Order: sequence, then structure tokens, then C-alpha cells
Amino acid sequence: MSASSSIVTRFAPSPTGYLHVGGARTALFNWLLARHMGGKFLLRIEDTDVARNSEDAVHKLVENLQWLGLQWDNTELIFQSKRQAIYNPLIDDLIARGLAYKAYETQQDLEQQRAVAERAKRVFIYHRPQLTDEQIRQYETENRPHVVRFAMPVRDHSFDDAVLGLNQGVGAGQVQDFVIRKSDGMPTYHFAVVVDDAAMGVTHVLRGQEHLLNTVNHIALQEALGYPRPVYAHLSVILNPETGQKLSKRDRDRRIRQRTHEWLKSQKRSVAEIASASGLSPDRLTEWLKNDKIQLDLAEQPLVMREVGLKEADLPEIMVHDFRRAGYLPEVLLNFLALLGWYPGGDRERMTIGEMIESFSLDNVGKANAKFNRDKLLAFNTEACASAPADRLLAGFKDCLHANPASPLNGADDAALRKLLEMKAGFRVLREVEEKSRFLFLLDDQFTFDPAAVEKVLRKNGAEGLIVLRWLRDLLEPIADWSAAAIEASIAKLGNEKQLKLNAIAQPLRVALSGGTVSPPIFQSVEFLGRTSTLARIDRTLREFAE
RNA sequence: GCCCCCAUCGUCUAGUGGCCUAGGAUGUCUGGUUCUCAGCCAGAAGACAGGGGUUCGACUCCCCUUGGGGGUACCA
Repeated sequence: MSASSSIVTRFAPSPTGYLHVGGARTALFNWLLARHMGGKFLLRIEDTDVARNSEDAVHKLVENLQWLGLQWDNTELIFQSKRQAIYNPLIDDLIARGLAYKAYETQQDLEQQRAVAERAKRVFIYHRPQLTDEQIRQYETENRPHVVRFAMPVRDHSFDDAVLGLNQGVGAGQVQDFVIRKSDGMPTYHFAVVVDDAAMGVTHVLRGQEHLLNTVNHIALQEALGYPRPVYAHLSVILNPETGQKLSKRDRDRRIRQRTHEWLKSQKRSVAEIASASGLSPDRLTEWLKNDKIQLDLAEQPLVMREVGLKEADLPEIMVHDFRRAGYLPEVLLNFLALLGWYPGGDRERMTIGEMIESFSLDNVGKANAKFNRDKLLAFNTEACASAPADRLLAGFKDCLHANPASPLNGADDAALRKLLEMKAGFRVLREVEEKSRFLFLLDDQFTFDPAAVEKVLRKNGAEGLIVLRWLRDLLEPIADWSAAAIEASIAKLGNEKQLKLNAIAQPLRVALSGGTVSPPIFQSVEFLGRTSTLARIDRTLREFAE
């Protein structure tokens, strides 16, 4: 144990907003390995791309990780953008030793060269230009913008991967000198990872398979810098089940765009109409609709969604934050994510965090890409919620509400929330409890009626539903014991007298109280609402729909 | 295009040459339960991508084909 107790893993995301599940799974595996081996798990922010980073994004990332409970062991967060003083001397040293060099091509130059290669159906491989001493002197004196490239040794490069197996790599024909410092002075990812992993004593690098071929570059750099080589393990990619491609934040935007196109077509409406209704500029919308490289930002999305009739629940959850809003328990998400590529042994699938830590091993990590199967996650969550202690559920519910600040349930006290959780037992995600019981928290004249429900339940069959409501009004008003049990007993009695099935009474009542056909069990809902609201809502319904 | 990775039920996976008549989970279907939605209970159907080898014997090893994915940046 003493040798293994020194392992160090890390999660090194770039801050582009909320963490997405692919990243969460990478973080989880690193975390599990560290915890299993009694080592350390570190967090580092890879923010060398100045244009893409924001402080807000770092916050969101950290918030998601904390929500998941993947606590890191470094007290201070490490930001690569603040470490130029460490990278630059190393780069200068590489240059001095002839292992790296300044390259003066502009991005346009390179694009052109790539275009030429492509037209000639050749692979573009960067070749170091032979500059004369005079040219070099001149470039230096005029302080010409440049990048620094690492002179990649021209030979086969290979390494062993703990998941994929021995001898991964590329042949000599594919290596080329890659950029290690950009013209803005920032190191590239490739340089910063290598330096920081060594500086932080990282022994195991678990990351997505999209980095597989980069590894060869990283190893060459390690050798030049005299660093030890960590164990590499490349994890399979998590795929979107609909597109079959890498799960991406864009998938939500894609769904909105797709729906907007359909809506425009089926409703015969124009972009201008959506624009004016949503408050977005028509140009922006038109651009967005035809160019899938453009995405709506988080503030714009709901505006468009409202116009085209998309609900939050219609979008695929991609970011950890989406799952939080939807009302999944973090430990369930973790359990599900762990199973995407890792086999814990036996026929066991539902595990506590402790059990996952206990049995985690790189040996049982699979190589194949996995589609993200939301139904299974849903089943896990349903089951976990059904068996969770009341306190755990309450905490989870409050957390979910917190992530849905517009919910009217945010004002409710713990006792009320506990009650709702009990009433709605059998729910799949916590947001479902919110959605189906929010009518209880709206004012009696504030909720809206679903026209289809009114037609089907109240008006059909000679307005039978409205007749039932009149009976109910008379029946409920004088009830002494306002409890679900007493109310149910009286209503059952009414049903007997009038030769009506329970359903024929419950549904009109449900529509009168909630405006729709879905709610928690009706007698408990009545008890929860209280006599005054119940009667007021029945009265309102009769007033609005009885002629 | 080129390079790399991968390949068992719809999906996530177990399987390391005979324990496989291929196991589990989820989804689907059929019945039951229920005041709605959900849930719950009982059953059922459902896979080794194709072709060559190797072997007494291949889901398991090798090769090819096909399919899927990733990379191909002064993004990470």
C-alpha cells in the first residue's frame, strides 16, 4: 500500500462554462482511482486560451464538481494562465538547447499551405523553414511575431496505455513540430499539461480518447524536459444516442434549432414573428437558423424555446447543471457515469460512492465508446429516490429548487416539501414533483386551465363534470375533519349514492383544483390546499365554465 | 483524404478457447394493480457485423472487409 499511496491523479478542464457529463466522467474516474489507492486528486484549470475563458465559467465548473461531491485535494486552484513565469524559462531553455525554435509563419501563411496541400490531396505536415542567419537577425531586431515550436524527433513514437493496451502511437511519417508557445505569449495546452503534470507530481493521467495521439507529443516533451512519464489511460468517448457523435454542449442548441425549423414550417410563421415575440434581433435569428456553428447563449435559449413550444424537459441534459435542474441525485449520476465504461464486477450495478471507491480499478475499464442512455439513468434515479431516507430526499429537493429559482415552491417550508415528496412518491426526477405540484402554490385565480382538460373532463357528456363539482362543493364545505382520509370517505360515499366511479369524481375535482389532468393523489392534494382554496377553486371553475 | 481507436440484445455491459442452450441492467411487448401522471407486481421477446484462417473445439486468438467514433489548430 505504501507504494500505491503516492499516486496522484488530476482533472484539468478548460473553463468554458458548465461541466458536461463527459468531463464529469473523466473527473469521476480520476477521483475514484485516487480515492481507491489512497492517493491525491488535484484540480487544475487549463485556461491558456485567453479568448475562450471567463471567470464565470470557472465558477460554474467548480460548482458542478462540488455538487457531484468530487472534492479535490489542492487547497489553491491552479490556473495555467498565471504560470507564464514558469513556462517561459523552460521554453527558452529548450530553444537554447536546439530542441525548440521560433517560427514566423502567420496563421494566414499556414492556412494557405494547408489549402495547397489539400488541393494536391497531400497531408499537410509542417516543415521547419531554413532561415538564413541574416533573416533571423532581422526578424529578431524587428521583433516579428512568432510562435515557438518543439522540434519533434523524427522517429516512431509509442507508449503503453492502461486501457487501450501496449504500443499506441504513430509512425515517423506523421510527426511534426508542434506549437508550444503561441504568438500571444501563452503556452499551448500541450506544453502546459506536460509541465504542470510534472510539477504537480501527477502519476496517472486519465483523459478522453480525443487526446490519444497528443500523448506522443507530450511524451516527447517530457523526455526533452527530463520529466518522468505518468501512466496513461485513455477513456472512451461518450456519445449522443441521437447523433451518434461525441456528446456536446451544442446538442441542446441543435435541438432548439431543429424544433424552430419544424415549427416555422408547420405553423407557416416567419422568423420575424419569432424575433419580435422573443425580443431577439431578426438578423441574429436568421444567422443562427442557417449556420449551425452559431449557438444561442444561455439567456437567448429560453426566449426562443418559449416561442416554439419547447420545454426545458424536451432538451437533452448534457451539462451537469442540467441534471441538477432536472432533479437527479448527484450520487445517482455518478453511479450511472461510472458504469459508462467501467465494470464493477458481478451482476451489481447500483452502488454507493463507497462501493465504487472500494472496487474501482483501471483493469475493468472498457475501450469502446458508449452512448449515453438517459432511460437507464432515469430508472436508477427513480429507484434511488424511492428508497432514499426522507432527509436525503428533502435536501435533494431543496437543491433542485435552488437550481430552478423561478419555481413557486421556493417559498415553501420544509414540512410542506416533505409532504409533497410523500404525496408524489414514485416520481422519477425531483423536478417532476415540482411540476406536478406547483399548482398548489399558485394563487386560486392565478393558475390557468388546460382547454383540452376542460373540454374532456368538465364539458363532455352534458357537462357531467360540472354537475359533479356542484355536488362536491356542497359535500366538502361542511366537512368537519379536513383530512385526506375523511375527504376520501365522503367522496366514496357520494360515488355510491350517485352510482359514479371514483374516477368520474376525482378527475373533475383535479381539473378544478389544478387546471389540468395530472396532480398528486387528489385527496391529499385537497387536504394540502385547505378548505378555503379548495372551495374557491371549485367556485372559480363553476363561474368560468358553467353557462 | 490521411492517421489512430473501437466492434456481444435497441442501449450500457458480463464473457480472456470447452463452464454459453451467451448472464445482468435498462428499454420494448403482454397481463395485473391504481382517482390522473408516475410507480409497483408477474411474464415474454431480444445480440456474438460479414468473410477467411489457427485449433479436436472459437463470442473468445490472427488477417481482411464492413460499420462506428476520434484526431488532423497559434482549441483544449
